[in-house]
Amino acid sequence: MASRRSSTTRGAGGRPRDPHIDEAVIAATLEVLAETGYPGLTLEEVARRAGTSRPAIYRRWAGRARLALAAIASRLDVPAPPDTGCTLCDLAEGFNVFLAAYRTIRPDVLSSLYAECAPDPELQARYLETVIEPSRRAVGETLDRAVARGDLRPDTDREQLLDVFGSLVHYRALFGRRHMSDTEAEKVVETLLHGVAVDYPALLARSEALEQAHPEASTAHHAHPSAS
Amino acid sequence: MASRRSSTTRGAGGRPRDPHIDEAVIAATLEVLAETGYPGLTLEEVARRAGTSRPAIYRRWAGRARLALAAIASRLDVPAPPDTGCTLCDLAEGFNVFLAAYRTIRPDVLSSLYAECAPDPELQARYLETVIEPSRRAVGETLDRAVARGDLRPDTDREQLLDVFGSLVHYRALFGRRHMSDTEAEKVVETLLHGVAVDYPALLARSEALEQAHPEASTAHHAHPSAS
Amino acid sequence: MASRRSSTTRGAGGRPRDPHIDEAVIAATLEVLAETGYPGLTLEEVARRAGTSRPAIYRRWAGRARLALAAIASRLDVPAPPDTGCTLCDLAEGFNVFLAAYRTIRPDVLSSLYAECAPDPELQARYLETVIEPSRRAVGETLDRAVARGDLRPDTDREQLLDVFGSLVHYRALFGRRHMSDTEAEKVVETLLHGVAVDYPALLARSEALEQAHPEASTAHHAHPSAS
Amino acid sequence: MASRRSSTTRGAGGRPRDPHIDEAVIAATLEVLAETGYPGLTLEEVARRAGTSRPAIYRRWAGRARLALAAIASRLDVPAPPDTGCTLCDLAEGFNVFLAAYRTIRPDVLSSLYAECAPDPELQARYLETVIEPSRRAVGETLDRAVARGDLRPDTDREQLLDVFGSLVHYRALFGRRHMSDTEAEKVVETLLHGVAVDYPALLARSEALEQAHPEASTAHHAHPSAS
DNA sequence: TGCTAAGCGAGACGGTACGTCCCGTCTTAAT
DNA sequence: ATTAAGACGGGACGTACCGTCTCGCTTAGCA
Repeated sequence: MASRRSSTTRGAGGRPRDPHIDEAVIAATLEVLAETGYPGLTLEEVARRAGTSRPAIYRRWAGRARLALAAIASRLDVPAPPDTGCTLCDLAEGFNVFLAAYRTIRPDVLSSLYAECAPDPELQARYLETVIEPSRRAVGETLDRAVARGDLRPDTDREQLLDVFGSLVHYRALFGRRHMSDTEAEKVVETLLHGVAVDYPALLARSEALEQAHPEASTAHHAHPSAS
Repeated sequence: MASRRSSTTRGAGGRPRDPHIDEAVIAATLEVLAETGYPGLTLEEVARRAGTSRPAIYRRWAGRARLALAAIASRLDVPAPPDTGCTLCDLAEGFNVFLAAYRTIRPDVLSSLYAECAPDPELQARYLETVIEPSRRAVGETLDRAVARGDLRPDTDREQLLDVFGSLVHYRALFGRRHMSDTEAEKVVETLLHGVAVDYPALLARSEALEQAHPEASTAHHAHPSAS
Repeated sequence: MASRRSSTTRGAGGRPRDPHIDEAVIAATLEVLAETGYPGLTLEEVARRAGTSRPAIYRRWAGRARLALAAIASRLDVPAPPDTGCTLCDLAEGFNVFLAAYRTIRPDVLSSLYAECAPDPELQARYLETVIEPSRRAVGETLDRAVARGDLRPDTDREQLLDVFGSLVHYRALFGRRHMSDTEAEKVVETLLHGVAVDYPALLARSEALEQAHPEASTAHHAHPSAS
Repeated sequence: MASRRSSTTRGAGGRPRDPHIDEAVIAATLEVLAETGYPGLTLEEVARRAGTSRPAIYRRWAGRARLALAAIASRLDVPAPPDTGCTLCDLAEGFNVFLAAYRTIRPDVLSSLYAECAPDPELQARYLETVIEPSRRAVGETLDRAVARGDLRPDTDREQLLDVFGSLVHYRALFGRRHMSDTEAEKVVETLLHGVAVDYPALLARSEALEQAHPEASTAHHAHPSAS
């Protein structure tokens, strides 16, 4: 993640930055994040460990969140899209792609960090681009290939599926309920590919019949009457 | 949410607590949360608005997170499980059940709050019980009914499906990518019920064939289910 | 010099101050003043040496100047008015009374401190009361006694004389031109008592004659014409 | 006040200095001094107002104090020695000579500035030469003329008297106790010329008698002059 | 009914970290 | 060669808030 100056101005006049400080600060940041998590990430402490001062950090990153993002970005590498020809395997592997970030960085750090990024649109975008988009792009390619190969239906909602991948991994990493194992990944993939309905067309027909009987019920925020 | 003393000590001798303070603090907390989000939730500010002092708050709730949880709990009401007999509609409605919390409380507040709760198991449990479990229970009932009705396959993984519900809603509310509309909810439900594969058995067969040919090439630690 | 709280409120509720901190801060202040002078008096450094924090100092004294004044006041003791019956000796000794402050505290410290106090009337008053007034009062008594004794003329301008004492000591201590020795003190006293005119009445008469000739010259800010 | 380079180096090769900056900086300095006093004299602010940069100032003056001295010197003009033939009037006017500096420049500025100059001998000398010496020289001439004229005793201590003038003006300007009016100046002059003793020889005699009776009782280190 | 002690309310404390101002210096580009 | 100007690294500032301690008062339960 680029520092403030080099991303806004081309290397104009003025004393150049000491690159050792950049490195030391990023390293100190990762260290503190690993030890004490995001709430313990104090610019004071980072400066102390990096052997520099708070203003030097502010000159590079406009606040705690951006510093953390920069540090994290420096450790996450762009994932390769799974591509074995086996759609089932590739999709299961897709979960691992999303999981990579949570294995590299403590999930609670990502969670806290995102919480701090959320209110600021620009920050939020930066977070997504750093932590989530690379995985989406990789697995997105995998999906495209599967569709092209004729394994998935052509009208498959790409983004929706990616959301399911991303959200599930995030959710489980976060709420720590169960960590996403390969076995579970495959079970989810099975569900997504196969569906859970015994007889989907019948369910669809029933739904449409109901809808015609009570057309007003199709509006948003509706509540279905308890009677059938 | 009960205050600390009334849940630990029986009302022994001494000056009784002023119940107006409890109310005023909860109200002030919700006010501040609504205005400035969780990072802006300062005990100082809450005390100021509630017309009381910080120690009075500490005496009731052991910290910011517990206070916020108490305040939030006082506003969330237990959702009723959707039950119209139409599985498709019920499940789509299930998303609204999960969404309710995010509509009542700012999503970024929930996110930040959880981030603060995560490190402490007891706090995390309290968060889950307050914010997530009620929805899971409600939609869980709906799922059970659908299985009992024969609409869903008997081996449907209940928790997995609830995770998809919960995580998707959380993810979208949080990352604000697209807000979860009823239409989208129905599309997701369709995917879950119907699956996205063109020919699932063929995919499964291919996967197994590949695995037997190159057992080492498959991802580590996974085992394909043998049943269709 | 009293700390802020104890001088404004009577010991109301709240946690009482740690008196060790008061002492440690005053001691550290004097230490720093002695080592590095007033410009080197950093609250940061004082806090460091006193083993406390900056806010703890601010809670006691509203800024660097007040802290320095308090520290200085704690070291200056009220001088006794010289009283030997020998007017000449007493007055010469009066210079030592004024000098005491400059011997206890580095003159440059006093000078810098006053420079910082000057713009704020309240601070200025506090400085005067702390550093200068005690000497004025003491030597004032000596003067009064000399007048009562009939040694000085009854219409002697008490404040004017004290100003000469105070200003000369201040001036010499400050500008370090010559340090005020006892010998010099006596020479000044001689001047003040005896005057430097060869024939004062004659000078006075001449002045009055001139004034009558050019009455407009007596106005303030006048410039005497070069012609006699 | 000459800038650094032109006084040390002869105009060697290289880019010539922009003389507008010199002027602009001096003007900005006086402006800031007038508005916010010496503590508010920030090189940052001066550079801002002068439309230049801090290094440009440092290149010309080695620090805040020298800059301020240069700016002040550019505004103070050399006073003419009072010379009307009327010793009383001339001496009273002498106070105005000393006062001129304090009327041109805010007294608190002079005080603060001197405080900053004091520790550095070279700087101190420069301050004295700029602010004080011109007045001393002027009034010194006046004194010499009065002695020559036979109005003052030949053994009058020239420097001592000048100190009284300078210190009193400084003291009153600074401590703002009473501003030095012409009337007061005349009263002081009267004191200096005439003395305040009722019978000086008697006082002197008494002092010497006491000293012979109790030589140890006299203050340490002083020696009474033997001459009258 | 009066006494005692438990517990409450509020204020203030000691301290951490914040974000900013300014200093004095270094570096590049221009003259 | 030296200037002008921008930016750097860093010291210190004054403040917000945290979590805790202390006080005086209120109240319930016991004598």
